[in-house]
Amino acid sequence: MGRSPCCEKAHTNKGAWTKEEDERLISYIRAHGEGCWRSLPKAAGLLRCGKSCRLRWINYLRPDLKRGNFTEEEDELIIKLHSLLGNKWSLIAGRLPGRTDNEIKNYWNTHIRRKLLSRGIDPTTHRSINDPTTIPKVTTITFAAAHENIKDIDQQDEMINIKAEFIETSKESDNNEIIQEKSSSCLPDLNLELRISPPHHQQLDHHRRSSSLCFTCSLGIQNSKDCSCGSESNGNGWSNNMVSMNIMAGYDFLGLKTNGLLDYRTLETK
DNA sequence: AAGGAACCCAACCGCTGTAAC
DNA sequence: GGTTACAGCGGTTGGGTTCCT
Repeated sequence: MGRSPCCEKAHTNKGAWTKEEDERLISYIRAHGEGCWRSLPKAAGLLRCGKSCRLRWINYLRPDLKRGNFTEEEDELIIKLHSLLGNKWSLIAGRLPGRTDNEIKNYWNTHIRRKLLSRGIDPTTHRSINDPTTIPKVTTITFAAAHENIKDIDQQDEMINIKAEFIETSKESDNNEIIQEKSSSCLPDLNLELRISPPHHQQLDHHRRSSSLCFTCSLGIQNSKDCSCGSESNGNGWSNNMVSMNIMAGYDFLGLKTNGLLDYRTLETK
């Protein structure tokens, strides 16, 4: 059998939190810290499910939350990160200290969408609405987690070198030009489509061993059972590290999952 | 001043990956 | 290995507030 239920759903409150409930939750977390949300409601004397407590704390009660209006700089950062990451609100929130994913999501839907539409930009694709066929210009940004000149193969295996190509629209609306001018010195416009290519040294390495990449390998899933480019799975001459690194870089980047090795909070455009 | 429309945002819902049993 | 709950996430909703006519 599985675990026991986290709470008795019949005896939990729903809807808006009262001041008293907030105070109970705050004082409990101050005393015991954030921990097991499952047992927290009972321990804190709250008739709420753990999920509801977690949400209330993270989105509203946490002391490090920055309340108040978003600044123009935050707006632009959100737009750029959204063009990079899509609706990965938690990742975007990670780049904005004191802001929650929920807050950013709400702000995007209520303010920024309209702002972009008024600039003639599709908020989903970050392309011009009037001329979606605009031929993009490509800006290449490289993320390297370690020094490029590492010679040792083991060290190379620990290196993440993800190259992302950002498509920059070649035409802008009048409004957009202002923003463009403002940010172009340090940031390329990220009205962008994201493309991924496998880490450079791995690609070369792989090509040394097989003449061409199959579809799964081109996605960075080299140890997939669907790999059809002739190399035996993990008997293809790749070190285990090499294979797992490639998965990490390919899958995690596409899936936008982070681990200690690839932290999008350090993601900087050049 | 009234009431309907539009806006805002906290909270809920449902899904996914992971871990416990 | 299968089942179930947890934790976390993104999408959606609904009630309160503000704006407009």
